[in-house]
Amino acid sequence: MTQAEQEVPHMTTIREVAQRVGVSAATVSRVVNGVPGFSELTRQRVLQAIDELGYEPDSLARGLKTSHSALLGVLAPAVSDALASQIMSGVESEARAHGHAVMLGRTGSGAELAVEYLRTLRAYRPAGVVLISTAITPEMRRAVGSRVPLVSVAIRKGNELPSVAIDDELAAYEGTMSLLRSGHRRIGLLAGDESSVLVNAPRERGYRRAMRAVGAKPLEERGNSLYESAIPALQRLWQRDPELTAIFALSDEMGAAAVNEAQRRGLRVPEDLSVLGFDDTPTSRHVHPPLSTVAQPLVPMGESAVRLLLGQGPRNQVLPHRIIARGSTGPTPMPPH
Amino acid sequence: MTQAEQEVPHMTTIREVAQRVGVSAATVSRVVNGVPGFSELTRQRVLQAIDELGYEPDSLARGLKTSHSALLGVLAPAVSDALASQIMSGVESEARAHGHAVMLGRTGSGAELAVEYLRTLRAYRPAGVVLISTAITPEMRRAVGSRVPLVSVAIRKGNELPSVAIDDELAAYEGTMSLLRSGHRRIGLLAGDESSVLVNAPRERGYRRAMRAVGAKPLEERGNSLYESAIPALQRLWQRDPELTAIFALSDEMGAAAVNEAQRRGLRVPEDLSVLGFDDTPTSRHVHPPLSTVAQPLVPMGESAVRLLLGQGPRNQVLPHRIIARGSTGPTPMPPH
DNA sequence: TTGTAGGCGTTATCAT
DNA sequence: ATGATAACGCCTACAA
Repeated sequence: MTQAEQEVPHMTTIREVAQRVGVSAATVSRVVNGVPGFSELTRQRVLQAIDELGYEPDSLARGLKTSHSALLGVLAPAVSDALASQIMSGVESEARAHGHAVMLGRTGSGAELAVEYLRTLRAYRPAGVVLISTAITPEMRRAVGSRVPLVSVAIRKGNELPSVAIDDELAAYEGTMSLLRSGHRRIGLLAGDESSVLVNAPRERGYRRAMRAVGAKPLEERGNSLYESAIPALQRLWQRDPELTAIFALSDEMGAAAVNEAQRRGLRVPEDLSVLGFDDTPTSRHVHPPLSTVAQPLVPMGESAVRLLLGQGPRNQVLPHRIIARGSTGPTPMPPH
Repeated sequence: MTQAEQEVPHMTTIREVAQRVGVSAATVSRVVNGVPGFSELTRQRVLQAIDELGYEPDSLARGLKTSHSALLGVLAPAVSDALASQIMSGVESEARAHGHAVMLGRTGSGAELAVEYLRTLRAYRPAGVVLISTAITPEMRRAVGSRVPLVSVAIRKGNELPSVAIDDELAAYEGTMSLLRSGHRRIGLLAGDESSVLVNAPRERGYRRAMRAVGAKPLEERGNSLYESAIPALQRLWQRDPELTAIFALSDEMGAAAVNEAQRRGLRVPEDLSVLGFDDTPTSRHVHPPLSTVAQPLVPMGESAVRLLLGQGPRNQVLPHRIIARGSTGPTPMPPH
């Protein structure tokens, strides 16, 4: 408060730090970046000056010089998407741990906006971009430039593009199996939107494979993964088979809707109807009984994606899923004779 | 460490565009930024060259030169916070509409991390920062520098600092009143954490004022706004008054928990017990019956915050709340005689 | 160990 | 209407 004029809140530069210590800007830069070439005494004095002046390197200038910023992009179908939020949470913390900041974007349900966002992102020369529930297309690659690594999370298209996901087919197979093992045979599937086929198709295959394995008849209706969409789909399921003893919903929101709707109709869950969800989002805990679900390790997936972008992980990662039994599943009310 | 030698995909610069058209970089810059000083013919040729070369201005260089970027910071208590997600959604879309990108950060439940994030943000010379559910402190102001505007959303401390919020006291008063008008007198309050006093204290005052206005006795227990915290708090409420006919939860998560817990205990909602939530997050729709709630216009609040930062709105904004009657509230089972 | 100088891509000032 | 030129703050050879 002695020498600082109050007028224009000038940002401290590296040169001012240098001047104060009586060294050149280059030396300060070396200290700041840990590049060898300074004495211990210099280091201490520089650090002290930095502290006193509250100096912080200008990321814009640094990025311009080095032609890359410590920015990571994250694109989600919607900013408020519950599943994406969990993944973003992992991305954010891991990015932070590596000294990176996170830029937020939105792809829209059909990835319409992705290219636009990637172009904006490119202008900031980010270290990488995480695409949540979105497949990488050639247009996206082009939009962001070939220098910026991309990774898809919670979705996978072959092993060509970098991705972090679970084995959806296997997870759905095992989820179905867990219901079958409890004695259920009439298991209705609440599938997701055809537009998110990369996630839903494998899950549907897993369900069918399990059903066929025991000679049970698959029964499927399609929603769009959201809560509201489940009610009419459920209705259609019940119309086609009023004796269903279990519902396998390919999203927790649809699972939650199934639990609520069943109870509304006077069915007890799980005594009269078992419901199994998918994803393990917080929604699964917001119904009663809490939703049993096929869990994806969403937060770790976000973390892994960041490590992959930063070059510290394999190009394709299949993380382990697991079946979590909460209160919404139980033995079949009428075991087959 | 080892990196294959491959052709470096050079980013197109303003000079290359200029060269192609046969003008100077300055002229291209003028066209790009709409600064007067070029002929119509030049404009068209520049635009065409930009298109052909896929030129995009480097935001880092631009920011360095102008000393401000088209970046907006958003800090939420947690990245996956449901209420914050809704606000972020509004922030993101409005920012985008104004040509700004969004940087994401986390304050932690007690704003411990806020200063650290703000320091990082400052290095990118953002146009402003939105603080969700977080009050602005002098430390924060200092961390981000006096050039960068801050705004609190969904929280308000007097009228000193910029903010966008509802009138929490009035909203809670009216919420309580709506229950009273349905005949309820024994209304238990599920309050939030003391650490988020800026939000909770006014709401609690509103509840008490309404109760006193009709001579009813306030009855309060405290959770931490999250789902799980509501169950023990509810228990305490019932212990203190087993005849409660309504619960007013100061968050939707606690409200959802109350609906579920009541039903688990064999109470019908709303026939035996009415439950009113607060905030109008998606959680309110994930229980059955769907939760009646005191709604904050979360998305518009995010949008307003951005406009305020960009200098297009008053420094303090009180947005309208409203009471939404869904299925979880109804007349009291035993009207007073 | 330390300093000097050049330039990253852009905008703004001053000429022409 | 347009061009040359000088920064913005930083990093990094290259010198010393």
